[in-house]
Amino acid sequence: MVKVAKRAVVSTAEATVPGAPAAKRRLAPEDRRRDILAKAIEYFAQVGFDGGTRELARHLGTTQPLLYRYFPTKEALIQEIYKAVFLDIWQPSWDALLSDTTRPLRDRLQQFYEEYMAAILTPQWIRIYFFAGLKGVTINVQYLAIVEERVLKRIIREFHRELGLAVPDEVAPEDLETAWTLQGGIFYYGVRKYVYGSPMHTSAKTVISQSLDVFCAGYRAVLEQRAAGAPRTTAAETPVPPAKPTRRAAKV
Amino acid sequence: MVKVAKRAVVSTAEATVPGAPAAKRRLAPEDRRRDILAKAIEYFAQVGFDGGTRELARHLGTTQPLLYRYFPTKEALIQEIYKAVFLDIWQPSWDALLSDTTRPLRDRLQQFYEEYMAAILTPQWIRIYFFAGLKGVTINVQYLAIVEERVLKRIIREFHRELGLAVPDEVAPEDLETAWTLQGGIFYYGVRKYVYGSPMHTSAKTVISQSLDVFCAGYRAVLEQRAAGAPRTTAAETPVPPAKPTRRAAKV
DNA sequence: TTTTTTGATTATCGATCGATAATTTGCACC
DNA sequence: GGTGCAAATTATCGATCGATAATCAAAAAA
Repeated sequence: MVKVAKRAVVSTAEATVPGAPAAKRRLAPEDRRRDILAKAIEYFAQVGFDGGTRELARHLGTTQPLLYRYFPTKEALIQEIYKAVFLDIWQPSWDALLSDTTRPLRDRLQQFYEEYMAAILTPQWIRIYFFAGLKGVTINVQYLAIVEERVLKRIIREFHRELGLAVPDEVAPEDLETAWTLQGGIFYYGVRKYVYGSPMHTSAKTVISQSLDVFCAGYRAVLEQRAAGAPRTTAAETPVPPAKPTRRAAKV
Repeated sequence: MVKVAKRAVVSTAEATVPGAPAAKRRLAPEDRRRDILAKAIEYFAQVGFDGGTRELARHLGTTQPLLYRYFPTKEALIQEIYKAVFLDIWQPSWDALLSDTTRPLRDRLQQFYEEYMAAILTPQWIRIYFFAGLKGVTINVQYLAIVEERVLKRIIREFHRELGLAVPDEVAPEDLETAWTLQGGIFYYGVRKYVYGSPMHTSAKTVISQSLDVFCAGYRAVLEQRAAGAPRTTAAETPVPPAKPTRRAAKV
């Protein structure tokens, strides 16, 4: 084992510059902790939570036992990653945006999904999201519940409002799942890109636009048909007769 | 360490019954190999490919070195899992089903997605699919390419045919991505169920039906509008002016 | 400058990993 | 019943894991 430059000369000139933490040997506790957390997110997003603490320290440019001065265990560090990734995402302005009845719903959805996906569709977020989900962490299910409450149910209600239908107090299960297909369809774009590394055919913005075009026109047709035909098919398992040619199917 | 029942009496009566491999101490090589592969899929689907070979052997009811008599390395076993999971899924009948122009497209899609999702929407398949994807395996991208070629491009072409539009030789990138949102929307149902373990609101069949209702009506509207308005917006990044209120948006 | 504090290092522990060698044991065949 | 082959076992290797203790050294306090 050859030791290279045991004591490197550190330029003390810019040592006090807060903008460039560059290669400082000794950091303030809060800075070091923040640096570890940031690099840990990056590293574990790449290799998963089974990645080693030694290689993480190598990415940090420090040694492995230093991690345990700032986090009692590896699991504690991972828990902090969960909090940083999942809880610091939601922008309060999105609540107002989605409920802003002065703007057409189509515009609100376009802006919301562009901003939301700009925050979500990163390799760090998506991969951490799946690594955590596959590990069976409860915070993941909690996040889905938040999405349902703040996004999907709101979208369903706003659709009813804009079409002049009665706004339901409790969103019907099948409507909630339908909203999930919108969310999932857009989200799956990021999955293909950052989980599978598949080459994409258009930009995320285009996918959002196309997806909303299809969904807005399609869901409106479904709601209008429901209002015209069966007045209320609450919680029906099969609101449309499955398989076997129907009259509707002939129209596509 | 206490050894319990070092030599258990094996009922040799039904030893030759092929239907019940139950608790046999000594198996034929092909049977043992098949058993290892099946249990390995089940085990690694639960805990990921970082799961230990000793615990896998414990699930098999055997010892760990036995695995290396049938698979040279752990990685070789994983490669066989990939092949078993990804390559043995596609049913040849699906090719004919999707192209059967004697049936309405809506019916074809309903039947296809019901059968396809019955094969895909299992905890084993979906979780292996994501564990492999996050590991960066090439076979995963290959699978996506197969889905594009055999499912998505075919769906786009069949939509054009059924609407009386010119069937494109090369499917436009934005149409391909739109088809991905249908696929992803349905698939994400399984992701929520088997990756996140989230409680679902309706059955998969209902989600497929609702999703197809929305997509068929919505995509038809998009295609008809495209045919009426701009005659050909090939590969346009933004076929619809994004953001800012438009006349279309006012209708939802 | 000297002393104190504490951030960061080296060295190392026990446990567990994938993998191999040596040994035991079940089963077919004569 | 005895014999040979191979399935399955026990024992163990070197490497790596998360985590701890002891030591060093840089910056603050005196």
